[in-house]
Amino acid sequence: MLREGETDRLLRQGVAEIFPSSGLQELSHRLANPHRPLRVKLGIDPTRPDLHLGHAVVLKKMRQFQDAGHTAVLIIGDFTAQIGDPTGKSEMRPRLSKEEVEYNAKTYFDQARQILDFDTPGRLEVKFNSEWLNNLDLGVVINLLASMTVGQMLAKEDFGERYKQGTPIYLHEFLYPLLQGYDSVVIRSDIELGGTEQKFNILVGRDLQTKYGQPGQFGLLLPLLVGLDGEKKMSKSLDNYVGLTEDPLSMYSKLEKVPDHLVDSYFELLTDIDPKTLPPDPRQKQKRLALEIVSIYHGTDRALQAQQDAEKIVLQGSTADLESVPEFSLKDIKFPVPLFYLLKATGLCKSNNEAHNQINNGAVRIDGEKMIDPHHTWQTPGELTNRVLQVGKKKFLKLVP
RNA sequence: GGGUCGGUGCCCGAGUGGUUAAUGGGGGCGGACUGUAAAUCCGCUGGCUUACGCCUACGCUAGUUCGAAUCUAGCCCGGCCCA
Repeated sequence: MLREGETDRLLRQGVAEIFPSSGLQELSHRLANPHRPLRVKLGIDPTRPDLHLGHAVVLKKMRQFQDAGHTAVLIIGDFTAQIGDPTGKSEMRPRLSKEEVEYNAKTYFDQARQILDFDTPGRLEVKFNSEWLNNLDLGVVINLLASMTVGQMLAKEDFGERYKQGTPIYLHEFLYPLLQGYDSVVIRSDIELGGTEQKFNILVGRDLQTKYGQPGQFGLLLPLLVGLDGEKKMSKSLDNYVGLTEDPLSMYSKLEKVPDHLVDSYFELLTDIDPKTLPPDPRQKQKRLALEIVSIYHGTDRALQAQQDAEKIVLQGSTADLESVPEFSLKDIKFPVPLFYLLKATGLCKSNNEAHNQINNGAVRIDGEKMIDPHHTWQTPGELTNRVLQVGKKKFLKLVP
């Protein structure tokens, strides 16, 4: 049983929009006095195996609903992933194979476990939408298509833009919002969560439910987390993200430099810190943010360690005595090994050419000492063991046997 | 189905026979600087276990040429207009 303040927090904290606004009183009442737990839907597009902080925003909200005694219904869009959500895309998305989807879904769970409650009975339901979409009767498909007009579809910003610019829109892409909406019908969703870009799709679900004689779901939209570049939404393809499984040091180093204008929103969306307790100094704030978030995923001890190490690197330019540097085993490296090849083999550089360039640019260091010869060669692993290889200011590896 | 325009490196976009890994911009990466950053300046930005060498690249395939991203033919894909 929830108190008034708690439902308020559930529906407002870090929320961009909730609709329809007319039903809010009733929703609030149902949340606080459930004669049955509400079914809170979150669709997951298993197109990418790695989750990042952007996903955490929605998952965190979902967790709040779970903690309030409601049921999280996770829909793995294994069928819809094969169409590809056109939302936010200026072109068609690649279609995924079954194997890729399954693999992605599995890794998704492993990561979502850090945030969602997987253990309390009744708090989580997982569904794959291929279960009902795979053999959908053509009659149903036609009914779905008949529920919307081309004009309505083109009113959706993404489609409209593409149409205007003359980039191709394929007919099957129109099906995506309808199928996502149909998921809401099948699972009898009460509330659907999503980023603000999901508004259209969630509204379609609401409409469809009404057409199928169900009460229409509420939509609860969460702000898109802006990525580290400070402009675009956090996403893996833009490489402006912090992964949920990243090691503490790289997590910390990324977060301690989120652009000043984003720091407050990161606090609001990703932590439970009261903004009033934050230090006024912008640099201190960044550090606090980094520390907090790393603590959530790695625990306070490792977060503090990462902070210390990051200070050493930034202030002293030193990589000596670091604790939290990721390790790389030399056992698969063939000796003798020249520097440029070592960089590629460790993955610090993507190619030999990149390695050459980085060395020539003065970006490569070993134990803090600048290396200027790409062909500098080591004869045995022993010469490199326990030394720290560094490219630029962000990428480090400790070489171990 | 017909007409027409077009498909160049991460993106945009020059280049219409010959120093061609392909001008320029964006983005990215790195260096200097700084509150880490941002702004600014500078450098890099196809690949190769070893690089004044080799390989792969301008939708695909086959040709013409000493030589093609650039010419020809066929094919594939897209935009727009007409049906």
